[in-house]
Amino acid sequence: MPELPEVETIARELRPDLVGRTILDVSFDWPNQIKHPRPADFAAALRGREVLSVDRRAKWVVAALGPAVDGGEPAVLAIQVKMTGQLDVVSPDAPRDKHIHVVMPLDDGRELRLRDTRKFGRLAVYGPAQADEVLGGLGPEPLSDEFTLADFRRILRRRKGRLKTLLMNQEFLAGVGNIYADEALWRARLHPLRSGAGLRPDQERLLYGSLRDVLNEAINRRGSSVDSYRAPSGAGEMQNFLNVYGRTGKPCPRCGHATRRIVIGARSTHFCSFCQRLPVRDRSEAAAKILSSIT
DNA sequence: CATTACCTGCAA
DNA sequence: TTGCAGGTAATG
Repeated sequence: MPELPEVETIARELRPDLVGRTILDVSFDWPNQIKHPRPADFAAALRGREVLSVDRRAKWVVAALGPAVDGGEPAVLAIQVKMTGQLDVVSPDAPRDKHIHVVMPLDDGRELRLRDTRKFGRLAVYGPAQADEVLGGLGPEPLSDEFTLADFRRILRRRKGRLKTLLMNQEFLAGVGNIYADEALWRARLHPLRSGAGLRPDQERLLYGSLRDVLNEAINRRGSSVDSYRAPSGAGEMQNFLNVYGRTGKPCPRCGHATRRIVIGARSTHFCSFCQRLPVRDRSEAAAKILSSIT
């Protein structure tokens, strides 16, 4: 699932159900999903800790936890839902299916569940210093007040490489994935194969604004339920307002020309064949790429 | 840089 | 049966 708006929605909706609760225990049936500490030590790292806050960093749900019952330092529970993970707080009596892989009973009689068809989701419990280390390597949060146009220009000009690849690079910018990279580029009328370093100042400003606008709009609509993504409260609405993603062959809402799909960095990429034209000097480089991908 | 691995399900 | 899926990590 989940890019920034989807994970933000999950964190917001889990917050009232988790903050103030104590995690009594944890069970899991797919040890590969436990990233840290070792699966055998995972339950002990979590047991008896109170949830102090629930937030999002990049595409992680991050819960600050109080000290364990026997004292010691606080901890951080970090959950990455990746493609198909769904988090929910429910009664133990709620129906279960074979895709529920992690269950954490809480002190109010309910339980936090991770349902994850493809088992790509990951959970980790870190000490405070270790959490800073892991999450600190990620790029800036595009929606934070501290992330200014000047900051965006600075990081953009430092990088070579295609805009699409750059926007999805989590060390460049945190939280943007395949859907919102395509949508932001469409709004900014920029071809995904263009180099980030070659933009005019007005194009840089437009892309900065487009990114923040599309991410904010998607949060307001509680994310895009294109496939299996569900917030705790159910499907989002943003899938109904996407302009290019998943619309291959359909007319561009802005100009009516066909939406195209190409592959960049092994990810499908959607753009308008007319409003997102490449500047002439970039075309020969991109031509082979476009011709080699069907449609 | 590109490819493969991690997993399952679904639609063409 | 093949190809594809919102994400990363680990390989050539």
